[in-house]
Amino acid sequence: MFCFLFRGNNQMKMTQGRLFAGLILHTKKKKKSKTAAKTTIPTSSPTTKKGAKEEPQEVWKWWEEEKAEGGVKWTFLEHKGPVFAPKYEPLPDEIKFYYDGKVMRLSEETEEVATFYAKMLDHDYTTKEVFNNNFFKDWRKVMTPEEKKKIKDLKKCNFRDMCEYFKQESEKRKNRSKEEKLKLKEENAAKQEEYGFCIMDGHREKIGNFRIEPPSLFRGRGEHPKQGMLKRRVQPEDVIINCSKDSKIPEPLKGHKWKKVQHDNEVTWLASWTENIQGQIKYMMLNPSSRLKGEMDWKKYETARCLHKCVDKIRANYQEDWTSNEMRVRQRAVAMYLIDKLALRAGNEKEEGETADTVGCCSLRVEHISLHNEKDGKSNVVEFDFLGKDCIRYQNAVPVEEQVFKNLQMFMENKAPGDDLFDRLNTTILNKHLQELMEGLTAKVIRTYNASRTLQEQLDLMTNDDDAVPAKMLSYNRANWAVAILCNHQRAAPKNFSKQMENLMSKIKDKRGQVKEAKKQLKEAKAAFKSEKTQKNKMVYEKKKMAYKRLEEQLTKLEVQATNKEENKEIALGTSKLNYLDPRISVAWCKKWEVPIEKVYNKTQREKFRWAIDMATADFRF
DNA sequence: ATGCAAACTTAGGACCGACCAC
DNA sequence: GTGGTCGGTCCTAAGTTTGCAT
Repeated sequence: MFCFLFRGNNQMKMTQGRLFAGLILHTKKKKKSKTAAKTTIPTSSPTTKKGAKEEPQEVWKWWEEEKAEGGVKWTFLEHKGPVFAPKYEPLPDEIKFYYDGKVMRLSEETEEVATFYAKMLDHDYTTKEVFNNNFFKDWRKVMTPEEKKKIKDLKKCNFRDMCEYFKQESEKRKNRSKEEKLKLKEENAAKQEEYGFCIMDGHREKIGNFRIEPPSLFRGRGEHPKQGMLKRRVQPEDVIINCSKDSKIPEPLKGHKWKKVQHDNEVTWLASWTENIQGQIKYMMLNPSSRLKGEMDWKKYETARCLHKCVDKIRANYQEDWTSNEMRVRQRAVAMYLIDKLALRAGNEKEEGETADTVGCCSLRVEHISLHNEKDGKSNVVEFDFLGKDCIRYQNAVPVEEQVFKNLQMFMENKAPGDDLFDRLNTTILNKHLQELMEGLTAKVIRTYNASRTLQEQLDLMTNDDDAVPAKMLSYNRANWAVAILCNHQRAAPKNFSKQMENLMSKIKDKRGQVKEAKKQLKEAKAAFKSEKTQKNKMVYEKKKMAYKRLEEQLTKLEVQATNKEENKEIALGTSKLNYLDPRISVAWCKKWEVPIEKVYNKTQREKFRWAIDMATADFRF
């Protein structure tokens, strides 16, 4: 039996009506009705300064209702369809394109595609040969025969004028008057209001992406063989609409038709179209704050929690398989170990030449690891160096159990660097096996499980009762950091990082000086008060004490900031926070240690994790 | 098994506007 | 006001998983 039960968890049932630092839940009554469990949560908080009062909203507590059966995702769905990219506006006449040094007037379509390139002129992409070749090839496809005849060499094309024009335009946009900005903002809000929401099962829910991707040049990551290709404009004729039969069907643009209108309530998407670069389907779906997404997120973490109950058995199981007579079983067992220990992704096969060359566990090649009997005083060290998702480099040297080491040696025997390490394994085989060990178990669940476990363990380990909130937050961020390291969530170091760091350090130096001075003054005031116990001396002493304390707090804050900054230079904490860490762990931590939830989650994150914020008590354990 | 389509999650970078120091 | 920084949002690419056809 699948161990996940939406209604069966005590931890979750005991939650309502509790007070929580910074967030008061005005729950009327425990309601378990199938209809509406609504309540008002004033989301304003002591930390929201500048009087940015947030409107108290009606909150639908979908997590207190019964979940629909089977594959049915909704019973009623109405929306207005996607918003299409605005149509192309030709450049003003004075903005010229030059070919081979001479002005050349381009047809509208040719000009449009040229502007895509011009807009990227200062980007690294346009220095890449693959990008340029792909662009030029696709650009020529939209040219008129005459243009095609003339424009034969990208190097002879001069887009500078166009590029400068766009820079000017963006500058203009920035310098618009207050009124203009406000007007634009309102127009945007109106569009969001009209197209950005749908009605699903009686509730107005926010859509995640209601705008269709505009035409552009494809920006693949890393050495993508298709970078620079033209991503064509999507028309209503490309779009499938998914909604209720009995809903008001969205209107296509005037003079256009939808590709199809369907009413499939076993999927979550509202509209879809096929993109022309990779032939993949793109979807318009709901925002993470929606019931549909929230329910699935909740379920994801419940599956991961299920794993905790059988993880020991599973680990013992794969360790035993390290010595199996069957090669495929050994490979499977070693792969499971790597996924478990290093939180590697499953690693599907990819079609060569269609995408960048990246790998995950099952698709590792011999060239991606090297074995060291001895390294840095440790034995049986495996050194990994490969490009993972989004071409993020994974570099790690880890000591492993001797049997794993021996197995890896064996898997590499008589193989070329470009050969698969696990030649008898793929993600389908692996996931099939995992499914047999626990219902709902896949490689991804193991990553989620270890990420969330790590957060909980690190929080247990690092949080000090007597710390003030900022120090507690440092502990939290470090726990979060440990997860980001585990999952290899990297980011490009912010530009000017070293300069910013220097500035911060000099600020700290100044502050240290101030603290020292304040301490000296405090000492003097104390001595003065001791020798002469006048009211005035007492006042001065108290004042100095306060000043000293304040400065010291400021110094600590700066130092914490510096530590955080340095540690997070190339580490992204957001990805794990949003996708891997059971929010109830964080909520429970906040409640237990009286840290306002706003310190951990910003407004958007609080909307996404509303279910967890409402549900988890201080004693929640993952 | 193997290939492929579909649907959904996960991911980093671009972009934008609020805020801050000068 | 100006210019820089920062956090948040937007954007869409790139993964995983499952189910179906061959």
